[in-house]
Amino acid sequence: MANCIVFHTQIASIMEVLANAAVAEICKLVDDDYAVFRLEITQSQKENRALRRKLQLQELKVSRERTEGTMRERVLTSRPRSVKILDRYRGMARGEGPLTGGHRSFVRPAGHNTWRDDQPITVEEGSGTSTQHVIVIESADIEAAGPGFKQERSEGEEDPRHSRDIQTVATGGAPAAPEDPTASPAQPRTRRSITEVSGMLNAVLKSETDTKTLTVTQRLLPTGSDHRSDPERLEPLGCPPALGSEYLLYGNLSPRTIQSHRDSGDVLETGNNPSCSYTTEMDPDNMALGLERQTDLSRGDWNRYSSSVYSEGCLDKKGEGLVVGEVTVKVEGDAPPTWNADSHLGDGLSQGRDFLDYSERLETNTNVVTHSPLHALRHHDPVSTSMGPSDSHGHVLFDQVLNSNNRARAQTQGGGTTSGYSKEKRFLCMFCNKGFSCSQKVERHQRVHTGEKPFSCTQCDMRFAQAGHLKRHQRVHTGEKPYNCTQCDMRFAQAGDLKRHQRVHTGEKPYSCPQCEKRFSERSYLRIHQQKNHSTL
DNA sequence: CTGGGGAGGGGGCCC
DNA sequence: TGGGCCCCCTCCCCA
Repeated sequence: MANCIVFHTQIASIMEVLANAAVAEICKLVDDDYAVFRLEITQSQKENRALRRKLQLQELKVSRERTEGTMRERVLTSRPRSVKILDRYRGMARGEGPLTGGHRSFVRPAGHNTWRDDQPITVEEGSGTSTQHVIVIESADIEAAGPGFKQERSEGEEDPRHSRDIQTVATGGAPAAPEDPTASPAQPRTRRSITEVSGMLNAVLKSETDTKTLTVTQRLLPTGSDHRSDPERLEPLGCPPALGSEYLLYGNLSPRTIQSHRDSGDVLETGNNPSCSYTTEMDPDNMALGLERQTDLSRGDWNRYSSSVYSEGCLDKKGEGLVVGEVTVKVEGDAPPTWNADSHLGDGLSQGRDFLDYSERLETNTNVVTHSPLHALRHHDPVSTSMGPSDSHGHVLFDQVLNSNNRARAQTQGGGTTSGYSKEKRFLCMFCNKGFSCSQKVERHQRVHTGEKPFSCTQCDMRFAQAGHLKRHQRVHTGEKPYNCTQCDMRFAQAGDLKRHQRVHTGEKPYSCPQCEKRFSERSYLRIHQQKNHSTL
């Protein structure tokens, strides 16, 4: 018995020794591999840094060469230094409109003659040439960008800060160097712009940021996955294309109250381009204002990028703004590159235009510029949306404009208020950051920004963003009026019409004027009444 | 001012 | 979860 115990003890000791030896061996192997791995990583990082420096040097060299060449041709006034971030607003490339498949180009926005050479930056891919608008952000002289400044220029006024010149921002404050847009393909152009931003701001952009930025800007170029750019793969009329993940999926976001404007249709609805087999309607002018077609970033690539941005960023719970440490470009005294001065597309502002204009103003005033329009929006809860005194000027301005038409409706519908977000809305519009409960909803919503109208009426030229709207519209042709009044013979094609009509019978006037207590059966009457008699709204 | 026509945006429900 | 559909609310326009 004693021998047995001794034997077991010895066995246990041997096992322990063996186990310890094994552990030590494993640790040694791990340490060795780890050291090797670290060494490889270090070497790779060194190589990356060297390549990055080399790239920057080459780009600066090219930039200087162009500067020398073009400086002679230009009279340089006190033009402010400009910073262009070409990939700030990626394309809303859903509706290619006149854009033929497979082509992507960078051009100055139509009508913006201040883009020095009046020549589009064209990147021809394939057999054709198409246009693609570039939205850029310019940094004005600090002295020109006073606090809370607001640029409202008259039509036709030529503000150099709004010129679409691509200018090199020399680190030493040298005059901006115009760049020949025609001489530079889109990708290096964009990349250089970012690099220049980095150069000017020095430490604002870390090297990692540059890398990330370069990666993103490269995605501006079309990819093979862009099925919408391929006419061969276009969906038939009336059938929406399979949509990619053109929205942001972000969990646990506080509700957004940012609404988009109505009436995009009038502006976005352009002349029908018979060459466009896809039924998207895009207004080229409008595209220039905010619906540029830097396609790929509007798709999964962009979403991935944005997701990464979000993952790296920090959402201020107070809604003060999204802090994206490594990707945020801080531009002091940035002039608002609004397009108001030289673009008038009618009475109504398009959604994209509104968004662009005021989001950029917002960025200007908050001195935060990032590469995503999402960052241009202040992330704030619905309560803070009501333009509280703590809001920054830009914040207020942006809210005033972006929500002006929709705030009331959003509140009544619960679309932009707390009550409307009882359900988790993880799917974010990548243009306005509004949250939706499912991807279909956000895809449908994003057509507001893109102008995409995939549903085409076979009997007229009308196009619609929603299938239900097309179906409803077709009653115009069929004469179907399924909603009939029970108190008279009136019939209506829309349920809302019947409901509105029934107030004739009921005498209901739910809308009362707060000034004179006069009551109206429709809200629009009240609004007109207030406009005429009380000078409100 | 009233009433109707038609469209845009979005929520909810069902499969 | 995606897709489709229906419905609601709202708006603009016009007679």
